[in-house]
Amino acid sequence: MAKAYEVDELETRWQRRWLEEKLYEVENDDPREHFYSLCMYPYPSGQAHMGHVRNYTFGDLIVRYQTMLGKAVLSPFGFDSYGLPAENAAIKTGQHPRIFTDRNIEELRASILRLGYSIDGRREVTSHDPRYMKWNQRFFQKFVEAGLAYRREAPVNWCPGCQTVLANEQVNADGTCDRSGDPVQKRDLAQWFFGITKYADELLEGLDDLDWPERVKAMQVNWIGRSEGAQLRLNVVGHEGVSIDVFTTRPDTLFGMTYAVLAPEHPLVDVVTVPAARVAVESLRESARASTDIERSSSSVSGGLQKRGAFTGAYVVNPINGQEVPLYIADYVLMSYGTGAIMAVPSEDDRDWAFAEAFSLPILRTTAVPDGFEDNGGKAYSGDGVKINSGFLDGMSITDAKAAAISWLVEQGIGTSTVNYRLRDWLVSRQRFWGCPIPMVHCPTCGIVPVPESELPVLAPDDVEFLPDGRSPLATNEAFLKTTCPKCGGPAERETDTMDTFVDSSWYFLRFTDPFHDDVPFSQDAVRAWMPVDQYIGGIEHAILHLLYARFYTRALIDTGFAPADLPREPFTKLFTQGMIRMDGSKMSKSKGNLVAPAAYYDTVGADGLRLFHLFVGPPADDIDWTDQTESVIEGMGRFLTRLWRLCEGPTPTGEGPLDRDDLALRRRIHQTIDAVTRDFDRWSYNTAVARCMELLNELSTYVRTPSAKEHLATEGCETLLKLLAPMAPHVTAELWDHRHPAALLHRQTWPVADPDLLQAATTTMVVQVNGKVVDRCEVPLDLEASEAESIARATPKVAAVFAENPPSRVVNRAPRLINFLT
RNA sequence: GGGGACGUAGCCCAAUGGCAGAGGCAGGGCGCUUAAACCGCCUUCAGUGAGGGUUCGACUCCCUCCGUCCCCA
Repeated sequence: MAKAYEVDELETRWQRRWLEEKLYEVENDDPREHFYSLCMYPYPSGQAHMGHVRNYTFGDLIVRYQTMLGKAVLSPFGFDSYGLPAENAAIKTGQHPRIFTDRNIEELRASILRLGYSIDGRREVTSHDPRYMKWNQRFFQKFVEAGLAYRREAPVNWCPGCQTVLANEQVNADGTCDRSGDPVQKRDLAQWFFGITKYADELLEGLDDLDWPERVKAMQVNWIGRSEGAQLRLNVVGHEGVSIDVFTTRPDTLFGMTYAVLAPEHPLVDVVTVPAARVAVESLRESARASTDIERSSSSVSGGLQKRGAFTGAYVVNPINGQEVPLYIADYVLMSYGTGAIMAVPSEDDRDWAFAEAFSLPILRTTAVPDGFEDNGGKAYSGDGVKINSGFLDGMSITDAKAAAISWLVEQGIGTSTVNYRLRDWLVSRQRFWGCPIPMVHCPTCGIVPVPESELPVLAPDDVEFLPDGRSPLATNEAFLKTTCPKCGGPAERETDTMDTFVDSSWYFLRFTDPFHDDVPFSQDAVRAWMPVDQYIGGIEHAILHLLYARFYTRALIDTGFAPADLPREPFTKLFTQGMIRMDGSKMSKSKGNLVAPAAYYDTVGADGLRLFHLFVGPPADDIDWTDQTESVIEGMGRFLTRLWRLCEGPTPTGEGPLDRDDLALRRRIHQTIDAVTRDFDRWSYNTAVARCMELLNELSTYVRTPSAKEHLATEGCETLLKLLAPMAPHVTAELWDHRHPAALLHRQTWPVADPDLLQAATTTMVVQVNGKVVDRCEVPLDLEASEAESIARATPKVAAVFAENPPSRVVNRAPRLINFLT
């Protein structure tokens, strides 16, 4: 069949119209109930890809649906426009990254609008906009003042390919760079950190009240990694006054400590190592330095554990029994976790056990193992059990023994009850050009001094050269580098590091509420009017970092006075993470080169067809596979839209008179569909919502062909269907509505409400079972009494036959749905 | 190694303790057509990964195993 309409023309025409009508521009003082819907702002990568389509399809549906429910909906959009791809492109082409970035923004904005995404374009925020950077920099300075940002020397992940420091999360599990794939090295550099760990407990507790996917919460809990235990001091034999602090989650196992271990980087290594051990210790330090944390903490023992530890020649005293035990260094102990030193209890820890075996160290169980544990090859045992070999702890449970051990340590003054976190402070320094400059000055006299507020934002110079060695041009640009100290006026140098791009995305949602002012980052009224975000939508890949950082930033901005003190401290009330699009088993992405361009569909099924596909293909949270069959499914969406067009534009039935039985059935169907689609929308079940609309379309199509079909009922059906589909396939429904009501935009209509009286038929089908097997069905009234239901069921021939002689032993009566007779 | 999610027709998926099938894709038949495409109508196709438990009743809740994917090591 020929196309019913010119898809591309129709869609672009409506997109212009919505812009002209300012349909989705919203004022902060709008009297309607407020709703803040937000899709994670994207990195501007040029043309939109299917991942964008999927994300914005859900986002746009919510914006239009909530608007039709009568709310003032804030739907802003922007670009996370700092980042490595632009800088890499600059190195390749010699062009300034801004040119590349601005072009990509234009492309992406245009292709997002082509999807029909409804946004308030006046509120656009881009990370590299000086108006935005200014506040990024001001916040940084305020964080320094408040002790939330600080600079220290730290061993950092260094990617030789990118010539920059990486955050832990940018290092893959195999120790390679997330971006370039190069093996990551360790280096000591002075770096800026944000004190996110100060909020560790609050960030953990805040998760409880959030309407977020459980798995995302679980990931954050995991990431924060709170563990309770004890910190205690181990005195080094022969070194008066020298002691080693260790953290343990198992103070109850202290009697089982048969050796202790320092991380190779531990500052006390040099102090305690005896001359004879020095060579072995140094060589281990070298090899530990060359490996990643992941390799080091991995339980796999490639290369042999003997090569991964060395005896220092020193001994420490086990405080609980006075025993002297050897002190080792080993690469499996990390300086970055706990205190960088452990009490080793091989009987209750797998890695300690393996190490003890490798070095022939004694092993003493302090927890009784279950029967047969050792016969089945069991080694270290970390399960529950009764304490043994543990002096005053003997006979206690692990929980009691932990408490008792801690009390003892506290009494003796050698230990404390402590909480340890896996979460580290956030390393924000990046040795990159294309990021927000850190607004500080290094003065030989005054130290580190903030750039005066009146001089913000500090902008990177434009006349820079990008060299293929990957180094940031900021560090070598004399004009940028040389400055005067704001405090003493003497010669000084600018900080040349830029901020991690996660900083940019940590507060953009606040700026969206009020990007109109330059004297404040956002007005207090504006954030009060819109925050927190009612619905946040994005990819699962941001489950940990972005969301954790944004939660931290919201708190930090409240606590530094930028945001009102009474603002809710959690920025995102509801979170939805949509599934990935996979092709041939791997994620569809630019780097994999398996992108499918949405533009290919604009002449055939259109943005509407593509959007319906994404809604219909399966539950929004699930990953989807782009396969050979996908094209057919998308074509099916086009067929659906064509049928909708034919229904609405086709001949109108002319039947008159009172509604007959079939009419009433259809009417009920219409209202059932309203009810079902509404409930589906509210539970993110868009695939079933589309199916419901297909069903209604099928029934209406049949109905209008029957000779007695009533005009007004057909109209009610069609117009209801158009409203229900308006958030899902906005263009074609807008056009069809416009043909019927030229003066009124479909998307300004109110969402239909189901008439409760019409939802249910007067009768229902009652299932009659014998021993759980269906034997009969009968049509019964909805308000059927239980006793009556049983008599009806007993009267059915099959039941009557079965129970002619022996009555049932039990009757399960769920009138009017079901009766189950048990023999 | 630890944590989590998922497993239903050839395929994508519905069924929120009560008749396993709503919808779509693919396949088949018929109609329309000079013919095909398009379109319309009809239709084939599973007993829910395996095993056990709870229940009058389990795709649904619990346990074990298998498989796939994700997060953390």
